[in-house]
Amino acid sequence: MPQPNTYFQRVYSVTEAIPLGRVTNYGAIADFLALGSARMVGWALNKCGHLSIPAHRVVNRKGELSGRNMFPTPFLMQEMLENEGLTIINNKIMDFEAVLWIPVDHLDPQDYNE
DNA sequence: GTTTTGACGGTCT
DNA sequence: TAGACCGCCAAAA
Repeated sequence: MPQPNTYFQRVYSVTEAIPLGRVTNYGAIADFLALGSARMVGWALNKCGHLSIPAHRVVNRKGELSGRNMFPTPFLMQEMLENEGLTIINNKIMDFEAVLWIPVDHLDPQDYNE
């Protein structure tokens, strides 16, 4: 696992580390990378929209698909999550707490922090 | 070089 | 309990 220097590279690494069928929120990633603000995570993912990282597994703290509007088609994000076994109703993840995956609780911050 | 906005979160009122 | 405000850092206009 390489050690990305830029903050968005760190966000990409953590996002790629999200297990299939699990989701995380911006605050968790921000706290994990000590970025200080969840907006940085969202902004970084916005820029990564053209990459192949599972950005659809990152949602806001409410479990809502905030970034669905950013995808080519708003339904694509929901389709992808549903395809992973998640239940999405009204753009919200059902049992969000059950599928919530916090990087700090599974990964070591120092591994992603230089 | 300054201002506004952005896939958010936490705290205050 | 719900709504509003502020903070965080970076990029684009």
